Amino acid sequence: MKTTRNTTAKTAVLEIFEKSTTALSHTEIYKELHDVCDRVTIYRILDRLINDDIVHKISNLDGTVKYAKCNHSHQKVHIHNHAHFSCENCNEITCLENVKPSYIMPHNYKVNEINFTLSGICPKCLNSNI
Amino acid sequence: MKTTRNTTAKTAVLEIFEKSTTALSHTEIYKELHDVCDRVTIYRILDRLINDDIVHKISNLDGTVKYAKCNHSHQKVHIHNHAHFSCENCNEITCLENVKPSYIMPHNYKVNEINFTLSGICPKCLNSNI
DNA sequence: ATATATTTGCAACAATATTGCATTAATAAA
DNA sequence: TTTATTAATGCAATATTGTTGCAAATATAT
Ligand SMILES: [Mn+2]
Ligand SMILES: [Mn+2]
Ligand SMILES: [Zn+2]
Ligand SMILES: [Zn+2]
Repeated sequence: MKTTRNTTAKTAVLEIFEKSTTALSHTEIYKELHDVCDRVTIYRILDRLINDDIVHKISNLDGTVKYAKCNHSHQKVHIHNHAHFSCENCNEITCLENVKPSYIMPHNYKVNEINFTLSGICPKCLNSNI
Repeated sequence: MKTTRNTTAKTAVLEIFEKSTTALSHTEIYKELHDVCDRVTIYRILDRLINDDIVHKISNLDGTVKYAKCNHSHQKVHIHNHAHFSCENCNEITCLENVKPSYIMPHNYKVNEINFTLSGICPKCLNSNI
């Protein structure tokens, strides 16, 4: 099997996720790491982290794609069934690990993954708007 | 106020949505309309239709963005609270107008819109795989 | 220290989306 | 119907995001 290695760039990416309370885009990550490694390297690191179930990908209504570190510990079956919140004001995306939608599907669909993103105004922006 | 006009291109785009049972990407729409108008025009028409609550945008985890005509009639408050299904096999995206997730949000979030996309295998692909 | 396979940088490419500006065309007013 | 107004369009240029091939660098096991 193909083993995954711990490199300087990968460690740096993980540290950035650790520090951040919100999901990050490739561009945002690269801004912090343009001295450490190439653009392409970050794409490849993110791919690996997703493959290893360490990071998950979130796509926003406006088409932007962000990444966040998984906070839930690794269960046997790793599913990202929690919601994300996307603030229309500050554009930050936050994992809502405790918000899990319930729903009833029609027959004959095989669901592998769900992507549940709510958008609106986040608490931070609501407060500063008083 | 800025009024919106009915043009040949806009009518053509709407007709394509009318015919289609699935959501369509900009590229798919342009393939049918490359004799009618420019690429850019289609982007602008889609923007207007979204603004007028006639079309809604669906962005997929793989980065693809699709559009679908709203089938629910215009209520006072127009919310796209239905789910979408994205087939991993044929890549078609279908509106599931009857699937509406229920969920409990933490306080202090103002939710304006939701994006609930499930991915997996659609009925058509499940059947042809027997 | 050496071997091996993963990871990286770089450059090139591809796909998707946006912008400015002159021209065209839809709609309202005369 | 003709004219005036302004939204909509075409086109070319530019921006943004993501992918690929390949040689060189580096992490890990032996
Ligand atoms: Mn997760
Ligand atoms: Mn709708
Ligand atoms: Zn905010
Ligand atoms: Zn399918």
